[in-house]
Amino acid sequence: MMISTKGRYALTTLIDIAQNYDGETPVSIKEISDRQGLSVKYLEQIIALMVKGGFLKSIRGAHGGYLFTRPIDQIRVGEILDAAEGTLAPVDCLKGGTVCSKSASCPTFPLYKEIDNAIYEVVNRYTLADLVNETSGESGSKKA
Amino acid sequence: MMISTKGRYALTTLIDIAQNYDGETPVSIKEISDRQGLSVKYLEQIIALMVKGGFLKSIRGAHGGYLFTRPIDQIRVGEILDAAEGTLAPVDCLKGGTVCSKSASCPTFPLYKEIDNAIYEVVNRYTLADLVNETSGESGSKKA
DNA sequence: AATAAAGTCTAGTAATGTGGTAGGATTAAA
DNA sequence: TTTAATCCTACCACATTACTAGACTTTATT
Repeated sequence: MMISTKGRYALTTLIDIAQNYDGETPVSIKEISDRQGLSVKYLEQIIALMVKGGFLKSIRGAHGGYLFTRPIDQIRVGEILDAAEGTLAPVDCLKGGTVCSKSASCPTFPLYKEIDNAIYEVVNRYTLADLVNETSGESGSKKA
Repeated sequence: MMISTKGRYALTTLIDIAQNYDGETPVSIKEISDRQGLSVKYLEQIIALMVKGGFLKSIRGAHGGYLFTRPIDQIRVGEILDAAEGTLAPVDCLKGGTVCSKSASCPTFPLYKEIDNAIYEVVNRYTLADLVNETSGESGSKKA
């Protein structure tokens, strides 16, 4: 499985926040937990990754919660998944930096590279806004 | 990691057999193990999956080994990886049969489906013959 | 000032999956 | 009958995943 609960919950969580967002009032973990049926404690960790990824900022203290740092049509799904999962690379030899030393003569390397490209082409074509609209019944925003 | 050693070794192994194949003499696990530096015992398990997948047939006993059941340009990489890994599906909800009950209203389902499609588009475009040619120095056979 | 509602940080842990190893049984050639 | 090979299945160490837990900090409200 390439996309673990971390990545899936991250998307679910950001979509949930977006759907319950007025631009001013922070959305709390408790709310998200109640609506999505996910544990508060695990959500804390997922959301921490989203803050670190630069999509959310936190308001601490009573009536605190999370706000988006930028419009949701400027957050690409690929960025979210990378922040949650580390990478979506289908094989280790594609993980940035430490490329396998034999990749130049590896008969399968071009294949893996193409799979990787294909995955990122999809996830970078979608924005968070596209996913939120999907729920609302629209379906015309799949194509770039 | 979506493609584990099982899938990677499966490809490596079939490529190795193809490169040392005369169409009649069975290629043994011992040979492959020596050339590729993989353990005989682990290779046994990988190759068993390839036999089950219908790409190889075995000749038992002394001087035994494995033969292809059909021309290597008729074996698609996607079939090999499916046989080795079970599935390349990026999320559980896409695994055949048991589709998640909420998929109809799931805002992320279309995204996952598209990722899945993109992956299979790539792996089904390549055949084993393409990968073997890749090694030999050719590079014109990437496109379908 | 006290309280309560929130986020922050770090440690621990059960379950699962990965990547093997091991041993013995079976088959067939020499 | 010996030997070279596949076949079958059990086992195991390690890493990762998917959480749980608890103590601490911050801030609004009273």
